[in-house]
Amino acid sequence: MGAGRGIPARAATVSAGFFEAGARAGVLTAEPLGRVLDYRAPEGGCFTGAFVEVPLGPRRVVGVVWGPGEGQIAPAKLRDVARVLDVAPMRPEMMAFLERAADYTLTPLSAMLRLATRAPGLADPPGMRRLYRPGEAEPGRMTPARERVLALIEEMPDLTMAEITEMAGAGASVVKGLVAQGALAEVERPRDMPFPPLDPARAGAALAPAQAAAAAALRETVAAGRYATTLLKGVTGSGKTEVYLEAVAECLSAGRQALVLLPEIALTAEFVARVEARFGARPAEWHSGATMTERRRIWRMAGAGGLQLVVGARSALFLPFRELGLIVVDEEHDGSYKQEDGVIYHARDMAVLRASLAGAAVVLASATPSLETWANAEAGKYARLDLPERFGSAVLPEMAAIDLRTEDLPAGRWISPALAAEVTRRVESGEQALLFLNRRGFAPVTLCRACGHQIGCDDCDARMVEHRFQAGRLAPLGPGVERLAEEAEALWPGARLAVLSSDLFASARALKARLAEIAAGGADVVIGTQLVAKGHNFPLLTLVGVIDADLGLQGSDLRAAERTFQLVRQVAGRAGRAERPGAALVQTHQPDHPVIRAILSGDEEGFWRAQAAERQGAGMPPYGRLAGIILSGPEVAPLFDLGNRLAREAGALAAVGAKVFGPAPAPVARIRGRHRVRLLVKAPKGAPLQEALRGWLGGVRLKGQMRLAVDVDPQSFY
DNA sequence: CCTGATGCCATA
DNA sequence: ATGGCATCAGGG
Repeated sequence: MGAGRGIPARAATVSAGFFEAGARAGVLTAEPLGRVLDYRAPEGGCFTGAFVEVPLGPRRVVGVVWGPGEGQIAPAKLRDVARVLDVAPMRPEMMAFLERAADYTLTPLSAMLRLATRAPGLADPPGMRRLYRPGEAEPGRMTPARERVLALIEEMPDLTMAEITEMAGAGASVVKGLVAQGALAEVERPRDMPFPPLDPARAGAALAPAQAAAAAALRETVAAGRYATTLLKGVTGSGKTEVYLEAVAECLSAGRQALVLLPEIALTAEFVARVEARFGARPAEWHSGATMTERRRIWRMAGAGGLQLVVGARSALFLPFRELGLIVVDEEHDGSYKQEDGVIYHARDMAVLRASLAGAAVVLASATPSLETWANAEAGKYARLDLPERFGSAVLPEMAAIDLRTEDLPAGRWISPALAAEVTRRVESGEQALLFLNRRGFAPVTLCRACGHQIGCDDCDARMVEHRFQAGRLAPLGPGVERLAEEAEALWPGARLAVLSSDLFASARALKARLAEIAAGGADVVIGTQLVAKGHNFPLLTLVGVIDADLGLQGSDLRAAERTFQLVRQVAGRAGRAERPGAALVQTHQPDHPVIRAILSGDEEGFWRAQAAERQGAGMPPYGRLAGIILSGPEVAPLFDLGNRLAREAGALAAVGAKVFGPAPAPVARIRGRHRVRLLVKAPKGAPLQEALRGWLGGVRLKGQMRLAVDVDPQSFY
C-alpha cells in the first residue's frame, strides 16, 4: 500500500507487555507510514505504551511502543529504540481509542497518533525554570528599583525573571544584585507545574427545582463510574451549564478528570469564569489560540494527573488523560464539531467512543439536539434529561404557511405576493423583516410547480418517484442571496437592505459588527442564510419569511429542516421580549407535509418524530449510513476517470447492500487550486460499511497529486 | 512527514 | 555534461 495515501487496513489489536532489552517491539510513529515498524527494545527494556524516540532513515522521530514486532523484517536490519521518553506512557484505553477511531473513520493509525501527540517538545526532557522568592538576608542599600522588586516578590513569590522585570520595571541586574545579597532566593522548579486545584466541595449556584433534579440524576450517573451517555436538553438561559457543572463536581470528587468541549473559542471565556466561581480556580484551556508553553503543560499534566478539568475545542479529545471520568459536549448539535479536513471525524461521536473505552460518562448538552442524538435517546441508548424553558419566553409567533402552489409565482421569482405584503407592512412601520434562505448556493433540484414534487439529480440521493411531467410547469430551484437581494430591491426600492452570507464577510469580527449594526436598526429588510439563525438578538425584527422550506425535506442537506425549525423557534423568543408581536411565514409547496406542519405548530417532539419518519422512509441517517468519497487533484479529468471506475467496480459495496452515487463535483469544487470530485455511498443501517469501503478502496493506487479521503457520516452533501 | 534517488528538461 | 526541479519510493 502507498505511504499513507490509500485506505488503511484494519488496525491490529492492542496487547500489553514488556519488552526486554534487544527484544523485537513494534513502534507506531506519527509519520504517515500506515503501519507499525519493528525495533529492538533499548537497554532496560520498555513497556507497551511507552513514548520512545526511534531512528527512521536519517532522522529521529517520536513513537509509541504499540506491541510485539510483526517479525517481517530481517533481524540484521533492525535498529535500536534510541531512548524511552520521560512522559507518562500511553494508556491501553487511549491506544484502543486511537485504533477504534482509525478504523471507524478509515484513517491511518499514524494520523490518529499525530492528533494524540500534538504537544511541542515531547522529546525534550522535562525542563526546569528558575523562580525568585524572598530571601533570608536583609537587603543592603535600597534604591527605588530594588524596593519595587522586593515589594512585588513579597506580594507574589515565585516569579520568573521575565515576570519580575516586566511587572516591577526593573532590570535583571537589580534582581541579580538582590540575589547576591541574599535578599532574594533562587529556586529551580519543573517547567510544567500542576494546575491549581479545583475544589468540588465548594457550594454551587442555587439551583431551581428542575435544575436540581437534573443535576442529581447526572451526579448519580457520574458516581456510578461507568460509561453512560445522557442528553441534557435545555434552551440557552435554562441553566444547562450549572447543571452539568454539578456532574463535573461529582467527577472531580471521585478523583477523576473531566473534559468540557465547546464548539467555539468565543464561548470559553464565559465558561472559564463560571468554573472559577464554582470551583475556585480556572480550568486548563485547550484550543488553537493556546501557546506552545500552555499546550505542553496541559498535555503533560493531563497524563501526570496534574490537572482536573480541561475546557477545549474538539482536539482536546486526544489529550492523554490519566483518569478520564466525564466528557461534556456542549451544544452537541453544532456543526463545528465535525472536523472536515485532515482526519475527518465528528467530535461528539468520538467523545462517546472515548468515554465508552475509558468507562467515563458523557453529557450531550443542547437546546436543539441533533436528530442522531434525539434518536439515540428515543431508542434508550442515551438517557435524557429535560430542563424547562426559560420563564416567559414561550410566546410563539403567529405562524403560517404560504402555499406556493396557489401563489402563482412567475419563473425566477421567489418572494410571493402574500409574503411581500407582510414585509411591506413592517418596512412602513419601522420594523424589520428577515428573509431566510435555507441553504447557501444552488441546488441541483427541479420542482414541478403543479404538484410540488421534487425531481432529484441522477447523481445524488433524491427519491425518484414516478412523476408525470407537465410541460412548462417545471422550475429549477435555488436562488442565491444575491438573486433574492435583487428581487427585494425591486419590491422595496426605498428600504435599507442587508445581505448576510458567510462568504461576504472577511472575518468573524466584521460579521459581528454588521449584526450589531442591524440589531440597532441599521436595516429594514435582512436577507440571510443559516448564519443569521445563530442566536443573535434583533429587537426590531418582527417577521421572518422562510423563502423555501421544501429543500429541508429533501436529502441534500440533512440539517436544513432543523435549521428552519430552530430559526422559527428563535423568532418566538425574540417576539416574547419585544412588545411587538412576531410572525413567521413559511413558503412551501407541501404545506401538509408532517415536517412543515410541525414547524408551524412549534411542536418540538412532533418535529423530531416527523423528521425521523422522513429519514427512516428514505433510509437516511441515523436510520441508514452514508459515506462520502472525496477525490482531489490538480486536474479534473483523472478524478472523474477514477470516480467512474470506482462507481463501476463497486461489488464490495453491493455485497452489503450499499449503493454508490456519483461521481459529481464536490460541494466546494475547488480548494486552493485543487479540484474536488465526490461520490456518495449509502448503506443500510446494520451494514458493515467500513469493512465494505476497505474492500472497495483497499486496492486503489493514487498517481501523482491525486488524493482520496473518506468522510464517514458526512454532515452535508449537495 | 522527510529524505534521498531518479529522471527529465533546460541550459552551458 | 551539468544543475535544477518535480516525482516517487522507502523508512524497521
